Amino acid sequence: MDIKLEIENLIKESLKKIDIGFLKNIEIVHPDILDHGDYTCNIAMILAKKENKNPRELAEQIKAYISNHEYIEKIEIAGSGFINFYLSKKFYQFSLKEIFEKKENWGKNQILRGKVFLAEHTDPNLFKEIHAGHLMTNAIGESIYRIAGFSDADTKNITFQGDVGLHIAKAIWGIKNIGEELPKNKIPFEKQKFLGQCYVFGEKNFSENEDVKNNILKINKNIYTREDDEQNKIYDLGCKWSLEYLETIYKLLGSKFDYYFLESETFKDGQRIVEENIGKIFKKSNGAIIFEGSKYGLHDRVFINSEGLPTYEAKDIGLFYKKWEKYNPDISMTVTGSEQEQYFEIVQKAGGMINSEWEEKTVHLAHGKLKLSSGKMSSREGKIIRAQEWINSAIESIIDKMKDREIDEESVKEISKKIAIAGIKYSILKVSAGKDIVYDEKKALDFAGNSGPYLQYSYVRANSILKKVEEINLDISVRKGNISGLEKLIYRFPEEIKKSLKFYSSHYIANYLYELASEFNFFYGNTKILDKNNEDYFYNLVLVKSFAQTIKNGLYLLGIETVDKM
RNA sequence: CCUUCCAUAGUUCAAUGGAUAGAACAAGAGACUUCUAAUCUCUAGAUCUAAGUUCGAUUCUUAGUGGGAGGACCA
Repeated sequence: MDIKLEIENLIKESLKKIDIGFLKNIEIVHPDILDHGDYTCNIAMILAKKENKNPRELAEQIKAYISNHEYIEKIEIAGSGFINFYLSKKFYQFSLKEIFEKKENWGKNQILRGKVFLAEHTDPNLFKEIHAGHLMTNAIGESIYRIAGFSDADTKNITFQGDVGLHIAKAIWGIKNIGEELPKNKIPFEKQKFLGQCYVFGEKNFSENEDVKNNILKINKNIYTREDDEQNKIYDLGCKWSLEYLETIYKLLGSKFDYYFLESETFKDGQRIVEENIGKIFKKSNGAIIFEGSKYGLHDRVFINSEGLPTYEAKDIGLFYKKWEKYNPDISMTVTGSEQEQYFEIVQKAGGMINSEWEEKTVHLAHGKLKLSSGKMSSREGKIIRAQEWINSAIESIIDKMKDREIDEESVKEISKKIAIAGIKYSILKVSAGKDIVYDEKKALDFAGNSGPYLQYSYVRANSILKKVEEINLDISVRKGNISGLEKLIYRFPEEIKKSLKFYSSHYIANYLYELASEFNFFYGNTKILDKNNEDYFYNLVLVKSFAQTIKNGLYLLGIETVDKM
């Protein structure tokens, strides 16, 4: 049952009865303040001028013709002509039962039923350490992926890994010339770290030394042609190490990919397609093949360089091709940093001229930069924040906080990982998509305040109550006491999911969960829930259970796990 | 120079064109014989500037100011 739709229909019927103009869109929203009712409608103010009437009078008239509904307790006219709807106790009783019964399905919708939804994110480069930006695209991409799944789409979680290109050549040159033995260490991170150092070494020399530069360009060519056996050995080993390491990171972050696209797999198709369209879409210029974005208000970009090698642009064209060949998506989402926004526009434009679907069905989500406000990792200008350091620092900090708990050491380790990831992901996702994130470790990991751990803690509190109860009887009557803010918020969960999907921004869910948790903690502080003499004893248990379920489902959509104790 | 994004309490963020612009942190005051006080309650504090659109603007348009990003062989 969709109460919003019911209200909309009541208003439409009323309008018909008074015989005023029918409106396509009747806006029904939640007022900012809970005291102003559960839903409000501004239609009287919109119609007033056209009908040449006073908005408040018109509102009264509309109200008079709205028929009774068992889920609406009263209707009031307020302000300059708002029609406010107050839901009945029966409605809240009904909504709690619904949540209780739907369990892990609570909040789902069918908006994307029958659609193939491709979520591409994280996109690491092999031979390089992954940094804060990758964590951001992961947090955002994984969350939207899960929301699309909740909306009944046929979802595919994918990532595009850079295994060919200049960055690899720099790293290989680095491995050969850094003057260090290959690490014998078995820990994936240590091996990856070594590769990362070699890359940095190569990158530095590339820009400083002309001979090295030429050498690296040659290595780059060999990567594509695989002519040099010795180089191939180093290359293959490095790829293996990188992929091993990335897998450990994905696991820690809670991402499972359906498919890993590799640049080595897309560049040939990309190059072929670009070359086939020379003269039509692309154009030769100074030995390179370019797309003249400047004709469309964008700027020109090189797709195949004068060495005859594909740039990232051509690889992305190849990726379009591969994605459609493999999945034929209805929506293909890609998450990257905002510095690639204009770049992506050009690739999308060029791609759209090859196959219009590539442009029309692609959604590009950009996220801002990560900035650190303070703490151990406080940012020096230009310093890259390594993902591993970021995560480790968070885990250590949580372990330190938990050291006085009566929880065994192994569990603390496991729990701390989940709390640390929650803190990091939540601080990324609570901000509306596309903006820079200022990360304050102390605030992000605080068990109080607007943080991921606070939500996890609220869940723990709710669960510790439920654990003390043997069975919860769902056969509840309407609440005898006053309806709490918790009930007034909890039924709105599905709306927040839809909003997050519509605007591709998980922050609606994040902020909603925070508000809900605050209402729960208020309720918790003012109610003796386990008091059997309470006239609403069973009702409250169902409410707590519903709350716990909502938090669990909501955190899942943010890519965050719940914990049993903390 | 061109393109593009952003501007809200001391700080970090909210607010499909709506009512008294909401939170968190920091500051001040208070609440534990209690289901985890790791919580809760109360107090003080903000829309960059100027025009325009309208019943009504933080939100839309234009101009300005300040900041970020991008602009051919990197990604």
